Order: sequence, then structure tokens, then C-alpha cells
Amino acid sequence: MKVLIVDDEELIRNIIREYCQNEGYMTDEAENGIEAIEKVKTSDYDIIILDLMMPKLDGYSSYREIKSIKNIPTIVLSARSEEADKLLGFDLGVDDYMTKPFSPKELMARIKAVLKRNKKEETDVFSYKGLKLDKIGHSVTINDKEIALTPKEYNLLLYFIDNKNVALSREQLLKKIWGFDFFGDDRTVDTHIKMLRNNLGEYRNLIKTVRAVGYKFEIKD
Amino acid sequence: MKVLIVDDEELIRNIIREYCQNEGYMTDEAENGIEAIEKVKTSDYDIIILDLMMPKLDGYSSYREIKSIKNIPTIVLSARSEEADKLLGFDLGVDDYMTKPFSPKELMARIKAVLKRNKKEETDVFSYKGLKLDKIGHSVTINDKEIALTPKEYNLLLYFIDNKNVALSREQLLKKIWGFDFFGDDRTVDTHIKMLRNNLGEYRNLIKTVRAVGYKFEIKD
DNA sequence: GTAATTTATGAAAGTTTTGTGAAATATAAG
DNA sequence: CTTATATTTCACAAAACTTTCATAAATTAC
Repeated sequence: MKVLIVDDEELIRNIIREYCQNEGYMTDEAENGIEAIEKVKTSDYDIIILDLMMPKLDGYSSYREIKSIKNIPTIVLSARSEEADKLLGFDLGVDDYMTKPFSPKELMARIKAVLKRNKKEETDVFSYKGLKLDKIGHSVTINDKEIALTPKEYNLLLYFIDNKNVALSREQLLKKIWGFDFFGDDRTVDTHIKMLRNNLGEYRNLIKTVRAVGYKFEIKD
Repeated sequence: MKVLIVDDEELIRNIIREYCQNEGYMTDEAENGIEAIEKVKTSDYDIIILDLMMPKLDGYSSYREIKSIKNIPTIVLSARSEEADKLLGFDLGVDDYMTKPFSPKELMARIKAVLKRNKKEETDVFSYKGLKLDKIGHSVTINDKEIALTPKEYNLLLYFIDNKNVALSREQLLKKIWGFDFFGDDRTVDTHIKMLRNNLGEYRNLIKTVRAVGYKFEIKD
């Protein structure tokens, strides 16, 4: 779990960082909106704690910008308890809203709650850059365009995703995807790999060949 | 949208009711946990606003009981701002937590946010372009012209609509629409799909076949 | 550098799954 | 009881998918 803490006050950042690290989360920090946007572009976060009142670029503008880059759950902090802000915040799709001064313990509880809510989605849909696999809808999209996979190709990709970065032998793949009662040729796997690669287009090289062993779905986190 | 307001103070209930009705929500009220549980058993609600401090049966016990009956999104209200309560609340899976005195506007914003997260097509009339299904009137229209569906076809479509973008297996469909006691052929589903598609005319391709699995009602949001 | 081994690929043959029309059966309405 | 309507089964056609296989390309071993 990686948390991005965005606040211009160092004191606040320190407190949040402390509590987060206590919880076992990784943390990263930004002092203002511009910096936050940069960080989001280059790293992956599971949640963002975003202060509204910041120099350079205010919270809501930052929020909108970040949303357009990556859809990361966000909890907004605000010094002003103006209701208008809260309403606007929720309207924009903020996941939770707290006013300063806040209780760090409550913040942690809300972080956990937000992560819990979003966890289900994450397990139901695999996503890596423009490649998405929706387990519920049984569909795969590349840059939001659905690609047509045959059942075997889909199952193959699904198994790869559930076993990313693991070298899988042809026997293993046959046993798991074709079933223990398949008595055909090993090389059948090769053909399906070929077709899956073709369908994956720009992502074809996520499937690495492991010579003398089999194949591997490689994702560098 | 139907909201169940559970609080022992009439004044509070009145305020929340006012705001909810302003928002166009239906409301129902309970004075204590016991009453709330009864109401949940007999009616369907989209969200529950639950006070913690109540006579007869306290909020958390009520919450647990209600959860075990139906899984309804819940926002907890509390007079005490004890942190322990909040932590416990989120641990139990409460959707949001507010302390009294609260701002009614913020409560409404949080209600909306919770409902948005739990967005179920709980509307009485489904509508997508020229295709409409009226759950109350049990009718389906295409471009305002009613189409005649048989009961099975209607139930099939209704189930698809309530499970849009979900790949459904024939077994699942048989179990849910035909009932667990149907022992006929899988392929019966195919025939009904065929007839439903024919009746859907220009919307026939909303029903996608998911090879080796079953069917899917696909609506691109 | 050459031979041996392993993987990639294209095309054809074979298999499975789904679409469909029609008949048989069941259910509801008059 | 008769008729109309709805549901189920089934067989065959059509479409989609899988497997095999021969050959090319790549990699490793000697």
C-alpha cells in the first residue's frame, strides 16, 4: 500500500506519515498541487490524502488534474469547514472528506474504509497501463477498446495475470487451463500463446518466453 | 430511493426527513433498534441513517442484526465523538460515520456519495436510448412503442438489466430465472435468448454471447 | 561456424459451441 | 373442453474455436 500525502504544512505531513507508517503503508509526500501531479505521473499510489488549501495550485484543481491522469481514491482535507466545499468535493467524486483539525486515528479509519471499498474493484479488474481484464464481464480492453479473445486465450491471460512474474511450464498451463484430462500435444500451448500475443498488440511482450521451461507474464511494479 | 431514518429524537428525525424529501427521497422512520429491524424485514431501503445512542437496542447491535438480514448501505450518527466508536464502526463495515451535531447539508452530501458508490439500478424504470423497461408497469417499450414479451423473456431481460456488464452462465440464469428446481436442458436458455433478441429488434445486440460461458447484457456507460 | 534444440508461425483439418426453425409439450384463458 | 399462448426439446446449420502439423526462425551447444 502506498499513500501520497499532499499538504503544504510539514507538521501535518509528518503526523500523517507517522500514522501511515505505523499501519505499514509506504508513504510519499508533495508540498503542493504541481508536485503532486508530477508524483502521480511517475509513481503508483493506492490512495491520496489531499489538502485543499495549498499554494501554487489549489486542491480541487489538483484533484481534477490527477483524476484525469489516474483514477486514485482520494480523501480531501480542508481547514475551512465550508459546506459548499464538501458538497463540491463529493460531487467531484472525492471518496471522503475531513475538516481540520482532524483526528489522525479517524483519518486512518477512513483511509482503511476507502481502501476496503476499492479493494473489491481492484480484484475484479486487473489493470496495467492501457490493458484491462474485467473478470466479472469476462472482457479484455486495450486503451478502452475491447479486444476479442477466444475462451482459451482469455483463460490463459487470466491465469497469467493471477501468476504474474512466475515462469510457467507448458505442462502446468495444460493442467490448469486445459484440465488434467487433456492428452494432446505440448506445443498446442505455443499456438495459443502466439494468438494471445497477437491479440495483445502493443502489450504482446508482457508474455516472455522462458526457454526450455515455458512462458512468463512479466509486470515490473 | 428510500431512506430509513433511525433515531430516538423526533427533532432529529424531522430535520433529516425534511432534507431527504427535499432531495426527492422517500423516507421511513424508526425510534429504536427493535423497530428498525422490523422495518428492514418488511420493507426495502436503499440506505439507513442510524443513530448509535438509542434506547432498547443500541446502534451497533442493531447494525449487526440488520446487516445479517439485508446488506443495506448505512451511515452512522453519534452524539459522542469517541474515536473508539468510529474505528469500530468502520471495522464493522459502516459506509460512513458522522458525529452530532452534524450539518444536514453534509449529511445529504454523504448520503449521495454513499448511494453513488453503491449505485444499483434500483430505479423503477430502466432506460437506455430508446429502450425502456418499466418495472412497475411490467412493460417494455422501444421508441415508445410497447413490445410484447412473454413472462420468461421479460424476466430474462429484467435480470440482465439488474446485472448489466456481467457475464452470466446458463446455469446461473436457469437458477435465478427458472428456479433451482428446473432440471431441463441448458440450451433452453439459448432459445429464450433467441426470442428475446428478436423482440429487442435494433437493440438485439445489447445481449452479447460470451463463448464457453453464457451471455452478457452490455451497456457502455 | 555448424549442428542440435527449441520456439514462432501459418494454414488446414477437426472439434465444440451457438443460432435457429420447427415440432412436441405444457400452461393458461375463455 | 377447446383454443391460444408459452415453454421446452431437438436436430441441423452456421459460426467460432482448437489442435495438429510442417516449416521457418531463433537460440544454444559443441
